[in-house]
Amino acid sequence: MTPSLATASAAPRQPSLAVFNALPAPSASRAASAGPFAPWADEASAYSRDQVIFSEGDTASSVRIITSGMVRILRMMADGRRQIVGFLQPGDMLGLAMGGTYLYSAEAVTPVTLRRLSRTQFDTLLERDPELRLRLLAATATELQVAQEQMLLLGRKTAPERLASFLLRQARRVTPEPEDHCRISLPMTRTDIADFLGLTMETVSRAFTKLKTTHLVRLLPDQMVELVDVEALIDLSEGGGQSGLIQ
Amino acid sequence: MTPSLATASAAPRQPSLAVFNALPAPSASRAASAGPFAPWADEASAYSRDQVIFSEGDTASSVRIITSGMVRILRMMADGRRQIVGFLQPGDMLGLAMGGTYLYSAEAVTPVTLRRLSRTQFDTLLERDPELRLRLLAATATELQVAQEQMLLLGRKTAPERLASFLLRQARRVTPEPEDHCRISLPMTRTDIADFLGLTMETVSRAFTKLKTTHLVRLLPDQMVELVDVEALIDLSEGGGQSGLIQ
DNA sequence: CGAATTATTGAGGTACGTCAACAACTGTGG
DNA sequence: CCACAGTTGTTGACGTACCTCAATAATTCG
Repeated sequence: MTPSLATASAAPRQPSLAVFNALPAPSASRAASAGPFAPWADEASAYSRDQVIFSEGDTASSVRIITSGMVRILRMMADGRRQIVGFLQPGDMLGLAMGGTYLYSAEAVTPVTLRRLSRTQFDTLLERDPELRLRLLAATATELQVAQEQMLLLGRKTAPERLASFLLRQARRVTPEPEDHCRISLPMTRTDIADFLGLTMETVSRAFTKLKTTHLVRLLPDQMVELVDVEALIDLSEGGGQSGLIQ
Repeated sequence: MTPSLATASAAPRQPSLAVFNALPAPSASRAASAGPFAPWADEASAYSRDQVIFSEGDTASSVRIITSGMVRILRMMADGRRQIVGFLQPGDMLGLAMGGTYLYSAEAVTPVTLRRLSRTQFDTLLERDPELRLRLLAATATELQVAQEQMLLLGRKTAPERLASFLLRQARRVTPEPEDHCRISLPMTRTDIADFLGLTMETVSRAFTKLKTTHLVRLLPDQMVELVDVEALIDLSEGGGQSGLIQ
């Protein structure tokens, strides 16, 4: 295999926005700070639900990897309008690739633990390990694809199409090709989903109702959702919603 | 200076979406295929207005650098809905960082010339030059920031806010801090702008009228636009549109 | 200069937003 | 285990920003 970026993009779909799986997660490595591949801090930082991890404008002093829980990264406008640009999960990296200050905020959606790496350590690592640069480049390039997909969603899709796309996206983070009746967990609130999809909470709720009444999904207890008909969801997410059934 | 990505993001703003300025452009280098830094093909490919450079689904066989003209890259839905994810200009790279096939199409907005580099040559280059990996990583990371900015625009901004953001973005590709009465050229059509901003042509036109009547811009012949009041445009683009003037 | 394309403007429709009431959770203490 | 308060989610009624369709005006280009 060549180092081609093709490798990266052909890899697992939708690794997650603004995130990088390229550095080895500490969970896998044995001796925490011994080998060259275990640079992460031993101690995990813990955050509770809705706690701010960092804010837009803070000086970016370290890179973080999520070891448990879910994080949202978001941009805000002065008047409070909020756009969530990604939901991050265990294994995802956070806080990389920005200037001296963060350009977005990160908050815990659920209780979160993460490990840190100082920016200087990270830079040293990058300097020493050209292979790492390649893996990060591949991961970032894949992120960019995901971001473009999200632009299509935000610019051109209807509310039900956005929700279907979102559910599939979440499902594919677990299984690349989700099956009928597969179940996914949505630990974020309707408001979070709305701010990710460029909608309001109410519209998200109505879109859920629509998917329920057309038997594409079922809402289960404990923030679980069952994708009843994956193919229909895919059709819907790609705009095949009403075609053939007009009149 | 360390190789930190901080360097990259602090650099010139808005280099352009899905694009990379990290490889040396052939225009600068002397001996076209002699030195290690002139890997681009000698002969330029030329495309006329609206000509397709490659399409979603084509096998990605080469990387390209634009030497003149403007390119749009876009994603389409089955029913024809179109989202432009970026406008590319001379110096921008194109066709990098995707799987075996392109995930978006590229078309000439104006007559375009570009030079190519086969994927295998590019891979070789990447393999040999770890420094290049770093520059590409930095460029891609910056692209990701721009993409997140665009998500905020598409998810949360009003039509006039989107247009103001777009005009500023284009201006900043020439001058990081544009001055009052600066002029920018908009070679793309209203439809292109609409498909970039997630609007319709008519709404873009009405937003232009609004900016004209409030004396934020002036439309000049030859697709030129004068940014009359940059600060007001910035305010508007950030959502400061109506505040303080209510009632 | 004239045909074709592109942009503007108007009138009316609609998907989504807003505001508000209510219902269903979630978690805690009795 | 249940009561209950606080939160989160759903549903309804209504408003509005943007879309659609259509006519006209301004460009562009042969």
